[in-house]
Amino acid sequence: MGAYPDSQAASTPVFRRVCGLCSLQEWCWPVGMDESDLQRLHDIIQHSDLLPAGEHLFRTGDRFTAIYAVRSGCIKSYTTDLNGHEQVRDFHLPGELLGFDAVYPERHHFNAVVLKPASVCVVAYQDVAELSREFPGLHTQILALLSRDFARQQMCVEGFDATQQIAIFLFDIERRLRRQYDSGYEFDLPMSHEDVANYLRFSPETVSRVITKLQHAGVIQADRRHIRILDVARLEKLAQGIRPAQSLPSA
Amino acid sequence: MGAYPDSQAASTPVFRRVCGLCSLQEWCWPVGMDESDLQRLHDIIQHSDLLPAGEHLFRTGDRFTAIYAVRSGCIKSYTTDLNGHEQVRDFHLPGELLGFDAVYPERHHFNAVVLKPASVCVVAYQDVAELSREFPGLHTQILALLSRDFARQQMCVEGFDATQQIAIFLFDIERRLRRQYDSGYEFDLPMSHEDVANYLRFSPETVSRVITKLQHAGVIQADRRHIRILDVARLEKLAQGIRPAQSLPSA
DNA sequence: CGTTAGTTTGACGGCACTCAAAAGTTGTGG
DNA sequence: CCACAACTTTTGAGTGCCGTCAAACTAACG
Repeated sequence: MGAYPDSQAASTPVFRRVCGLCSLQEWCWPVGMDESDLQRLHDIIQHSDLLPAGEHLFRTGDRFTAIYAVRSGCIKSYTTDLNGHEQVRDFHLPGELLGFDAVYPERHHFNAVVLKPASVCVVAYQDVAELSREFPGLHTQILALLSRDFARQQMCVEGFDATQQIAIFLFDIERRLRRQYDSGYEFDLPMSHEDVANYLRFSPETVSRVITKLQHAGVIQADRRHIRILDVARLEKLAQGIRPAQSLPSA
Repeated sequence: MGAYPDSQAASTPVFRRVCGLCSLQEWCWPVGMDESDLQRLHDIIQHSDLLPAGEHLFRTGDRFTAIYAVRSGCIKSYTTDLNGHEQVRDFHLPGELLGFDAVYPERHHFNAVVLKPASVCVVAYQDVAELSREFPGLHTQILALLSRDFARQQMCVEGFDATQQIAIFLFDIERRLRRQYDSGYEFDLPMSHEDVANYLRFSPETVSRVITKLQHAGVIQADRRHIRILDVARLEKLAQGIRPAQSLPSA
C-alpha cells in the first residue's frame, strides 16, 4: 500500500533511528534549517518501524513524554466514557501531529491506536523545548500545525445534516490523503464506516445510507471503503451547505 | 459586576498601557519570572479599556498581528457560512486566550466580538516570539493554555442528547466563571440562550425547554440567564451521561 | 408607554436512531 | 482450497428527539 519507501525493517522492538533524510521534513518542519541542522534534528527524532493495526501509541492517563508525527498509515484517537462507550476524537493522517493535547496537565486525555499500519516520528517533549531555543521558528511552526489541525477539526462538526457532514468528511479526507499521494480523487478510507459514524456522531446505518444516496446522485462512486469522487464541484457545494436548489433526492 | 478593579478609564481609543501589576499573570503567565521580568512583560503587553458589547476584536480575514487574553467580560467567536448563517465557535471568559487560530495562515479564521463588556490584554505576536526566547517556559505555558482550552472545547460537543449537552455546558461555564469569582454556584450566563443554542447546535427553544426541565427536576433554579445550581452532584451525573436509572421525566 | 429583543410554551413534522435481518467480506482452521 | 465464523456493510420498518412554525409573555430601553 505504501506509496513511498518506508523503512528497511529492523529488529529493535519499538522505536529506532533510521533516516538518512527524514521524510518528515517536507511535511512538518519546513523551518529554515540547513543541512547540518537537519542532521542534528535527525539525531533527536526517533522513527518507528511500521506499527501494526491495534497497537497503541499511548492511552488515557499515560504520562506525557513525547509528541508524534504520523509518517504513514492512520492513527485514531478516542476516549471511553463512563458508560464504556467509545468516542472517536480524530483521525491522524501522514503529516499531522498528535500528543500536544497532553502538555497540560502532562497526562494524555485520550487513547491513540493504529488503525492502518503506520510509521511515526517520535520527539521527546524536552527535546522540542531545547530545539526551539536554537530554532526560533520551530515553535511558530508547531503552532501553525496545531492551528491548521484545529481549524480542520472544527470544520468536521460544522455540517447541518448528515449529508453535509459526510460530504465535508469525504472532501476533507481526500485532500489530506492527497498530501501523501495524488490518486486522482480515488482513495480508500483508512477507517471503517463505524469509526466514521462514531466520529461524526451518527449511526453506521446513516453513513451507509448517505453514501448510497451520494452514489445514486452521481456525486461519488463507492464500494465499501473504496471511494471515487466523480463530481468534485458538486461534493464541495454539498460540503459548503449550498441549500437553494439542492439537487439531491431526499430519499 | 467586576469582581476586581478594572482600569481607571482613559480617552485613548483602542488599547493603552495601564497596569502596575498585571492581573493577567495569575491566570496566564505563571512562568518563573521575577519582579523585573514582569515589569518588562508589562511594558510589552497592552491593556484595553473596557470594550463595549458589540465591538469586534478582529474579523475573519483580518491579518494576524496579536493574541488576546481576556481579563473580564466575555468574547464570542463565530463564523458566518456561505448562506449567511452565523455559527458560534466558542465563548472566551477571563483567563482564556484567543487569536492563536491565525498563526497559520496568518489570517483570522473567525470573528471575535464582545458579548459582555470586556477588557483584554493584547500581545503583538512578534513580541511573543521574542519573549519566549528569553523565557523558555513561556511557550510551554502557551501550549498548556491552548491544550486546556482545546480539551474544554472538545468536551462541549460530547453530549449524547440535548439534556446532557446543556448539563455539560452549565457545569463548564460555572467552573470557568469560578476562576474569576466564586459566587456559590449562582451566576449569570454571559450570553443569550440563542447563542448557547447556536453554539451547541440546538434551537433556542430546545435550550429553553431543557432548562425548564432541569428546573422542574430540582437540579437547577433558573430565571432567564440567571442560573443557580441546586444539586451539583446530579448535574455532574447528567453531564457525565450516567444513563442507568435516569431520574429525569422525559417530558 | 410603546417598541423591540429575548424567552417560554405548544403543536406538528422530519431526520436520524433503534431494532432487525440479509448480503458481502475477511480471517481461520480443517 | 474450502467451510465456517466473525465482522462490516447494506437495506427496511417503526419510533423518538429535536427543529420549525406560531403565539403569548417578559424584560429592557428610549
